[in-house]
Amino acid sequence: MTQTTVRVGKSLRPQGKVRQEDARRHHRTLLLQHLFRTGAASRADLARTSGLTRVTVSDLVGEMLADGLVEELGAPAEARVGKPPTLVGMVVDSSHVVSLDLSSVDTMQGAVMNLAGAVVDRAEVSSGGARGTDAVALAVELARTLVERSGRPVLGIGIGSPGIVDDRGTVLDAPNLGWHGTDLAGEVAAATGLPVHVANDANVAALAEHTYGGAAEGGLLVLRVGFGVGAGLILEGVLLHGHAAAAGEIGHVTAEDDGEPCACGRTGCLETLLAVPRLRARLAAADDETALLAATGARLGEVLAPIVGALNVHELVLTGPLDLLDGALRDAVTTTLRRRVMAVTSDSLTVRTSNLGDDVVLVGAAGLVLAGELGVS
Amino acid sequence: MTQTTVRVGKSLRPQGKVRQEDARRHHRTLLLQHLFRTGAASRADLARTSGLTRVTVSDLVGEMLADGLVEELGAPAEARVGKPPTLVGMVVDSSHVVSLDLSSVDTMQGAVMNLAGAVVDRAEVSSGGARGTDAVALAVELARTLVERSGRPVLGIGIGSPGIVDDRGTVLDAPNLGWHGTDLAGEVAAATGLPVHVANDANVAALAEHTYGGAAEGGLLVLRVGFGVGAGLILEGVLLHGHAAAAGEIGHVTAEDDGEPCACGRTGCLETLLAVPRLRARLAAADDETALLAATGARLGEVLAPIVGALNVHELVLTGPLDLLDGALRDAVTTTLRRRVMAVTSDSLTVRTSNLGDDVVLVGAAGLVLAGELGVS
DNA sequence: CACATTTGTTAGTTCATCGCACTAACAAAC
DNA sequence: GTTTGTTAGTGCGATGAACTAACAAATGTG
Repeated sequence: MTQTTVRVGKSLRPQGKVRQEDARRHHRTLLLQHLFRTGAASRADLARTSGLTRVTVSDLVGEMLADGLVEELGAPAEARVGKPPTLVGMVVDSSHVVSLDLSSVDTMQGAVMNLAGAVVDRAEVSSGGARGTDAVALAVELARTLVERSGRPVLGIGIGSPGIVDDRGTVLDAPNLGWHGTDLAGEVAAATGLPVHVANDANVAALAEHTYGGAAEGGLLVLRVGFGVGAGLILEGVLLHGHAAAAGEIGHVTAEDDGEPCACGRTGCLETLLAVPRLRARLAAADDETALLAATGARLGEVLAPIVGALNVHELVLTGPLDLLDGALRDAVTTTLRRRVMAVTSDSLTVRTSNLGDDVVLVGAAGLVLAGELGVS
Repeated sequence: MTQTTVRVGKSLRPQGKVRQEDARRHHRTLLLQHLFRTGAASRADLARTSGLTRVTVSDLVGEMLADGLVEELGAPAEARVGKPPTLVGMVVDSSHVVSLDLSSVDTMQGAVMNLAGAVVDRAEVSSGGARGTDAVALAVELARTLVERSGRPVLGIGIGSPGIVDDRGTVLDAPNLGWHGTDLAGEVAAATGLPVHVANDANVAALAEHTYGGAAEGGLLVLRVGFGVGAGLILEGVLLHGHAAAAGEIGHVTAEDDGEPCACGRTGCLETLLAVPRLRARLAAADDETALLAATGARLGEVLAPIVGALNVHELVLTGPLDLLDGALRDAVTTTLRRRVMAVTSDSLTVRTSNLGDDVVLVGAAGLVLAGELGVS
C-alpha cells in the first residue's frame, strides 16, 4: 500500500509535483510497458521507441536486470549489419500476482497468475452465504492461502468485488456480501503485508478485455451480467472510475415502464430483466425462450444506445453466462443499437462476448495489480 | 502550435518521456493553476500547497514575473506573526485570448477575453449561409480582426465549432457549415501565426461550465441545444473527447419510436424533438405548450438516464434558449431522471441551466486556450 | 582486408530540485 | 527598549537523472 503521489500509467492530475525519482520510475515503466505489450527488444530498440538515449535505457535496463524483472535473451536469429543486439525480455515468472473474484454467487474464486496474465494456480472457497466480516475473513483466508502456495515473490493482490468500490479499495456498498463501507483492501493488506488493489467486478472485467482481450482502441463498454448487472468503461485508454466510484451502476437504470419490482425499491430496473436469476426465472415461465431473449436484448439495446452514442463506444462486450447472452439476446442488442445510434458510430461498433471466459474478473484483477504496481497495461 | 509532448492538465499517457524541462513546466503550471483558481497567494503559500520547496517556488515565480504572467501585490491586510508575505497574483490582462463561437445559426460570434475569462471586446459577422471555404474565410477574418483590435499579446485562439472535431483541430464533419475534413485550426493558425485550439461547441461549453460555471466536482454533463443537439462530458476532471472525436453526438440517438424523419436518414432522433427549429415548430402547432415541453423533457430524461446512471453524473447543465429549456422541460427532465436512476446517484444530481448565458461557448473556447497553452483549468 | 554500421558502455556535462544556512521583518512578552 | 520566536524569501553546495561525445566490440559489405 505504499504508493507514490504520482501514479504513472493512469491519468496524471496536476495536483502533485513530479520528483525526478518519479520521472525515472515513469521511464522504467515506459520500457517495461513496451516489453509487456510487444515482447522482447534490444536496448537500442527501446531507446528508439521511448525517445530516451541508449545510455539512459542501458542504465534503466540494468536496474531492472538487477531486480530480476527482465532478463537477457541473447541475440536474435536474423543477422544484420553491425553489432548484433542483445534482446531483453520480461521475466513473466519473476513474481506472481494473486487475484480474487468475489462476484460469483456461491463461491469466491482465486488464482495465482504470472506477469503475462496466465493462471499458475487456482483455489476457491464456497462462501455459503457468508456476509459482513465473515465474508471478509473468507476472502482474507483465500488470499493468504494463495500467497503461501505461490513459490515466488508476490507483487500484489488484485480483487474484483461486486458493489461500489472507491479508489482506496473500500467497498462502499455491496448488498450481496453485506458490505457497507468495508475496508476490504485494508483488511487484506494488513493480513498479508502486500499491496492490494480492489475495484468493482465490471470495471475489472473491462480492464481485462482492454489489456488481454484483444480489444481495439476506442471506447470499450463491458457489460457484466451476473447476480446483478454492472458496466465497466474504458475511454481514451483509461478505466473510468466515476467520481463517487459509482460509475457502472447501470443495473438500476429503468429499462421498462411499469416493470417488475426491484430490490432497490423501484420498478423496471435493468436488473429485473437481465440479472441471471431473474432472467432464468422468466425463461422458465416463458413459452418462447428465443423471443423472450430477443425482447430482453432489445430492451438492453435501448438502455445502452444513449451511452454508446454519446461516448462513441466502439466495442461492446457482454460477459456472463453465454447460454443467455450469446444468441438471440446479443443479436437483438446489436440490431437495436444499429437502429438507434447514428451510423458513424454504429457502423464501427462490435458487439461480442468475452474472449476470456469465466476468468475475466481474475485476469482483470491481476491487470489491476500490474497497472498499479508496474504501470503496465 | 508548438506543443511539448507532455500536456499537463490533460491525461498523460505513458507514451512519452518526461524531460526535466517538462517537469519544470509542469510545476510552473501547478503554481499558476493555484493562482488562477484560488487567487493571489504568497510564495510560501504556493510552496505549501504544491509540495515544492520555497526555494523552487521562488525560482519559478521569478521566471513568471519576468514573463509578465504574474505580479507582486504587496502584503495582505491582516497582520500575523512573522514576516509579512508578498502576495503574488496572475496578471489577468498580461495577454489576451481570442475566441470564436461558430455554433449560432446565422452569425459567428467572436470575443477578446482576458485570462480570467472576462470579455474585453466583441465582434460578430453574419454568416449569411456561407459554407465550405467561404465560411472558413469568414472565421479567419473574424479572428484576425479581433487579434488586431486586442492591444495585448494574444496567447492563442480558441474556437467552438459545431460538428465533429478531432484533437488536431480538423473539423471532420459539420453539415451546417459544409465542412468535411476541413483543417480549421490550420487555416486560422496560418493566417494569424498563433496557436489555435478547436473543439466541438458542446464540449467547449462543458469546459466552460467546469472551469467558470461553478460546477461541483464529479461528473458533469452539458447538453447543448441549438441548431442541433450535442453533449459535452467532464469526467474525473477531464474533458472527454472520445476516440474518433465523436463523443457527445447524442443528437442522433433515437428518442422516439416511429418518430419524425431526421436529416441523418433515420427517424425519431433526439434532434427531431429537441433542436431549436424543430421544437419551435412543434410548439407553434401545439395546443398546450407546457404539456409539449414537459413531454419533450420526459423523452430527454429517458435518453439521458442511462448516461447519468452509468457514469454517475452529478450535474446536468442545459444550455440553449432559456424560454424553451428552463421551465416545464427542465422540471420534466429532473423528475424523469429521479424516477429512472438509482437514488444514490440521482439524489446528488443537480439539473440546471447555464450560469454563463449566451457566452458559454466563447468562454469555453477561451478556456480551451488557457488549458492548452498555460495548463490552467 | 579496409570500412561502414550498429550496439552497448564510459566519461563528462547540464539541469531541476533539495537541504541547509542565512538575512529580513514582524508580533508578543518582558 | 530588548529579547524571543516565527515566518518569508534567498544564496550555495549537493544530488540525481538524463544528456552529449566518444569509443570499443561485433558484424556485414565492397
